[in-house]
Amino acid sequence: MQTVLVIDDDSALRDTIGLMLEKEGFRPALAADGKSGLKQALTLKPDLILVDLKMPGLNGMEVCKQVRAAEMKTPLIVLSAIGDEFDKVLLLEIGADDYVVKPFGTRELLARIRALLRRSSSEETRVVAFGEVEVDLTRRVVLKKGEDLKLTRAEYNLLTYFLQNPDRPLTRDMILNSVWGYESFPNTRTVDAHVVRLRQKLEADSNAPRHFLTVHGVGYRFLP
Amino acid sequence: MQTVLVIDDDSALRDTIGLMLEKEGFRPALAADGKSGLKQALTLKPDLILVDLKMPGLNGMEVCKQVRAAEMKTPLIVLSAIGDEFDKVLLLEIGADDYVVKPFGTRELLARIRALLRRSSSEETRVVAFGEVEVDLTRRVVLKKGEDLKLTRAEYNLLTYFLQNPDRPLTRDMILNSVWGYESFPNTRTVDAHVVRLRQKLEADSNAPRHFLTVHGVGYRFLP
DNA sequence: GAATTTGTAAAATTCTTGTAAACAACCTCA
DNA sequence: TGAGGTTGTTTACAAGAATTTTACAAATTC
Repeated sequence: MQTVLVIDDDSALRDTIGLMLEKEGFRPALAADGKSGLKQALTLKPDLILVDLKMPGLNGMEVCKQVRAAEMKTPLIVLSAIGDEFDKVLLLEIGADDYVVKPFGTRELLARIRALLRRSSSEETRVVAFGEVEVDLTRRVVLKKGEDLKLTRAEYNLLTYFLQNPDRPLTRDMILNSVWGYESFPNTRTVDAHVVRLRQKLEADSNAPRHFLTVHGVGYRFLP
Repeated sequence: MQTVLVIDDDSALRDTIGLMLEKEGFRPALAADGKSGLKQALTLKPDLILVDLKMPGLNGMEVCKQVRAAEMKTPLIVLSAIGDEFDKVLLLEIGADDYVVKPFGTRELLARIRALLRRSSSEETRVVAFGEVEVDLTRRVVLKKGEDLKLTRAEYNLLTYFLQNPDRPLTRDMILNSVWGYESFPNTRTVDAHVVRLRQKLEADSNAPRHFLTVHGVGYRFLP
């Protein structure tokens, strides 16, 4: 079942949408303001986000920006009132995928939601799996045996780098350059520390790794 | 981190794409016209090039042609406006890898970029074989009768040196200089020790080597 | 057959890696 | 702001692996 997060300060509208979603087979999650909405977006990792443009505190634009800043690619629809001043282009530029102008029919909204979900899931199935681990690159979620696993930013970045370069030896320097970038110059041993943690979190038996292998004298090799 | 060069005279679009790339973990490089773009393409050696078809001066087609004339295999995507007259076939013939028609969503562009990078990074598998041994230079894997063989760093380096210099006598000093480098000065007998191990691991009968031959008084010769 | 060179196992040494723990930087929430 | 938590980085050291050296037997050359 797909989760849709609704962030809107108008409680009546929020509930209406929530009910509609439920009836249509989605799992709705509701948030009354931008701040708590953002938090839920990051922790809950919904499949789609609906966010009102105009809200006290964190508005829709801000929420959208911050979601994208967290490298989440969750499809996001902005709800805007008819009188709202807003720049469609800017909206899309900061990472919103679509917008709907109030008042809208539930039918229309639903169609948009479905279309967006379809689009963003078919564009690229961005889920890769190895061993007992699944990685959803779009939602930035990592599951082990179906259970949500918390990876830190560095761990996740390292993981995706491994995923992009399977089955070939990667030197610590390659890894540092690609994952950490040229700006920071951490010790090459830093890589080891993170590999250890990836093993502890992702390998069935971290003492006998089957996916994150060391190539003695060279670096590491990821085997899906 | 991968560098993407964006060549477009429309500064707004250029910047939008640049920002998007940055957010998605690429290092963007921007050029406002074909001439400077071409220059950057040649000096910067980006991982991918996005070039607008219609530009004053050097247009996208010209840029593409010249990049290919320089024997660069950098993946290249052409951006074209919806009304632009252009011949898709010709475009691909002169070496473009893909094209996207404006207006396009950042998601779509991104998907194309990723797909293309993935496609072109799959490098030709460089495999050499001799006797019952196969060496995969990209994966750094050595197979004997199809079975994975574990070589240490020194052994592997020595092996690749032999592979690069088949059928000619190599003195121990040449080998030391090329494989060990000028920094370390091990005893020349070290070479012998490693040749022994290569024979043991790679020869069908290490007592009657057929590939790693000794040239008495000189050194060794590799015969594929 | 003497002198030299090579093969080879095993010892000695040096390097690399795994890992925990210390430390630093950075959020976040009151 | 500042206490407390989280994440990232460095360090230290043990364990293990690889490399180099050594010693002596075997082979080769003249």
